[in-house]
Amino acid sequence: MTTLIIAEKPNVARKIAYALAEGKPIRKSIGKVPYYELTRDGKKIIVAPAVGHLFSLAPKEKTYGYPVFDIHWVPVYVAEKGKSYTKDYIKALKELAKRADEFVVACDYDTEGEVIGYTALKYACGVDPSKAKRMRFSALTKKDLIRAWYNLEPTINFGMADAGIARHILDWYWGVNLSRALSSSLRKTSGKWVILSTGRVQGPTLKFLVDREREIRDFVPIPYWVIKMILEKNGEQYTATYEKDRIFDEEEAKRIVEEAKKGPAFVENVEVEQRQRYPPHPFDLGTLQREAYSAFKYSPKKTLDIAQRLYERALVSYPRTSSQKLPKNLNYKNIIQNLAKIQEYKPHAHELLGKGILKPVEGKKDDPAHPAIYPTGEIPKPGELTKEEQNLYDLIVRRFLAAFADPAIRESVKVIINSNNHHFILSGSRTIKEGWLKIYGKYVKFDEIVLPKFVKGETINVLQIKREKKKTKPPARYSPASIIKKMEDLGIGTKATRAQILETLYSRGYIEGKRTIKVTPLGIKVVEALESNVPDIISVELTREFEQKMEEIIQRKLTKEKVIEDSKKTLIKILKEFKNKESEIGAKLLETFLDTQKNSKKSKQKSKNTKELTTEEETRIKQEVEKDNKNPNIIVGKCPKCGGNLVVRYNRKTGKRFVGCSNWPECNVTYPLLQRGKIIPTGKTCPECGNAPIVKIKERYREYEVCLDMNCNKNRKKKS
DNA sequence: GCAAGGTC
Repeated sequence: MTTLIIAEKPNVARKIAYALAEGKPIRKSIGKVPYYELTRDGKKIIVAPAVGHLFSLAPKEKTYGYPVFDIHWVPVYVAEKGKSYTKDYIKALKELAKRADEFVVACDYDTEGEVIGYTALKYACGVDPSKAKRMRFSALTKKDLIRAWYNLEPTINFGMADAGIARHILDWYWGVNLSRALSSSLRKTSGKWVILSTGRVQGPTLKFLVDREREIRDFVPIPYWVIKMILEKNGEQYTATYEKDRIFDEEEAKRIVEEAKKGPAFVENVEVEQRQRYPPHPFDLGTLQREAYSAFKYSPKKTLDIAQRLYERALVSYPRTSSQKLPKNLNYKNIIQNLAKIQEYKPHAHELLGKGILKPVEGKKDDPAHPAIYPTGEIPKPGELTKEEQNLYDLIVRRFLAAFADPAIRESVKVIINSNNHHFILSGSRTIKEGWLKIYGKYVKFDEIVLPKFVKGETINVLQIKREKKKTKPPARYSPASIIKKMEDLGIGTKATRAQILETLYSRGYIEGKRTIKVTPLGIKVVEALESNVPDIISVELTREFEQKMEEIIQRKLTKEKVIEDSKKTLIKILKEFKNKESEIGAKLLETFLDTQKNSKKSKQKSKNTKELTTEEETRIKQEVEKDNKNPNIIVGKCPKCGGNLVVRYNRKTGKRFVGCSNWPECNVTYPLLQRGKIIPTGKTCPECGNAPIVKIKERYREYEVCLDMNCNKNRKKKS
C-alpha cells in the first residue's frame, strides 16, 4: 500500500513530508520536481507537489469566432505561453501515481485548491477523483498537519470542486467571448488585428478608472478663500489659519480680515495632547504593495516579483497572503537574533531582545493558508541582493521588527488665537518618544512642527492677516497602489492576480502613466461600448453573483450544470446583439483608436498589442473573418455629402473593390479604389481638397497615402 | 488569443 499526497505547491509538499515522517523524509526528484518518500505507522507515503493550476480551459476547436462555449481542460503549458515549467510537474505526478494505490488531496482548502486537486487527479494521475481522500488543514505546523492526516475526509469536497469548476467556466465564457466580440468589432472597421479584452475583473477595474476620468472632466472648480495670520515670536515667523478653513463668499472673507486686523490678538487657549501611536501591523501582500509603492514607487506587480524572488531564496515567508498576523508558534527570538547579524539592524534587534517579552502587534485580516510576510532569519550574503531586492527586504525586516517595538508618543499643540473675536489656530506636532519609529520611521511621514511655548493671555505680534484665493480641486487620479486597494475593498480579483490584471489593462493600451493612471481614449471607448451593450461585465455585481452561485453549488442547492447553462443562455443573447451591432461598435472604437495610434507614435512607444502576422496566420484570419461576414466593412472616413460612413465595398459581379457611402441607396457617393494592396484607414481628410478621406495603401514592399478623389491635386502632384 | 485563478 502506498499513498500519494498531492500538495498545491513544492514548499507545502516539503512541510507535509517533514511533519508526517517518522524521522526524516527522503527527498527525491523527477526532472526538476522534488518529491518526498516517508513511512508513518508502517505505511508508505509519497508527497508530491502541483504548482498551482496544472490544467486550464481551452476551446476544443481552434477558431477565432464567437460565441464559443465548447471548451475542455488541457495542460496549462498547452493553453498558455511561458508555462512550460508545469510540464515536469504533470509528468512527475503521472509517474508517481503509477506507484500509488491510495490518493490524498492536500491542496489549500478553498475552491481553487479543490480544482487543482481534482484536475491533477483526473488528468495527471489518471485517477477517479471520487476515490481520493482529503487532508484538511488551515496552518502548516506539524501539529495541524498530523491532526489532518489522522482525520482524513473520506472524499474530496465535490461541492467546492464543482463551484470552482463553474467559476473557471463562467469566467472563460464571459471573458473570452466578450474579448473576441470587442476585437472583432474593431477588426471589422479598421482591418487591423488588435487584441482587446475584458472580463469580470478587468471590466469593473477599467470602469472605476473611467469614472474617475469623468469626475475630473466634469469637475467645476469652486473658488474659496482661506484666511491666514502671519505672526512673529522670538524672531521666527509662524502661520495660523482661520477657524473656518474654507470661506466660499469673498465678501465674508474680506470682512473677517478687516475685522480681525483691528485686534488686539492674544492667546485665548493652548491645547496640548499626547497620544500613543502603535506600530503598523505585519505585512499582507496588498499592504506590502502599497508601502513599496509609496516608498520606492515600485508597481504592485514588481513588488510581488521581487517578494517572490526573496521567498525563493528563503529570506522571507510566502508573499501571496492576506494575513496581517504572524504565526503564533514562530520563534521570534531566533529570527531577531539572526537579524542582529546585519549591522544596520543590530541596535534595533538588541533593544527588542532586551525587552524580555516579544509580542507583535497584529492586524485584523487573516488567511487560512499563510501567515503575514516576515523575514525567515536567513541572512543574505553581502552583495547577494540587487538594489531593489535590498530595498524590499529592508522594508519587510523593519516592518517585522517594528511590530515588536514600543508605541511611539506624539504630541500635538493647538494655540488658539483671538483677534477681535475671530479665532485663528496655530498647530504644531512632534514626536516625544520614538518607539517603533526608530526602526520604521524612514518609511512613515509624520509632521515635525515644533512651536515655541505660548501661554494663555499672551499678546501676539501679528505681522499680517490676509486672504488667499483657492479653488476646489477635482479628485486625484488613481495610482497603481490605490486602484489595487480599491479592487481589494470591493473584493474583485485576488491577492495573487490584482497586480497582473492591472498590467493587462496597460498592455491593452487602455491606460497609461506609471504613477497616476490615465485612461486612454481607447480605454474610454471600450467602457462606453460595454456600458451600452454589456453593462454586466463592467459591474462589480457580476462577481457578487458568481460568488452567490458558487456558495449555492457548495451547499448543493444548485448544480454547476444549471449555473453554466444559465450564463450561457444570457451570453448567447448578449453576443447575438453585439454581433448585429459590430460595425457600429467598431466604428466608435476606431475613432479613438486612430488617435491612440498617433499618440503612441509621437511618444515613440511601440504598441505591443498590434502584432504583425505571418502570411499563414493572416490568410487563416481573413478566411475566418470572411466566413463570419462576407462584407468586411472597413470604414475609411466620413461621406462629404451626407456624413455617413465611407466603407470599402465589392462589386457583386466583378468582385472589384470600391469605396461607397453606407447610406446607399439614399446617398450615391462612390470612389474608385486601386485593386492592389491593403487599404488602411488613416482618419485624415485630404488637406488639398478638404473633402475626401485619405487612405493608406500598403503593398508588399511599399506603402503610400492617397486621396480617394482621383481628380484631387494631391494625387496629381504625387504622379508628376 | 482572448479571462481569472493558482504558482515557479
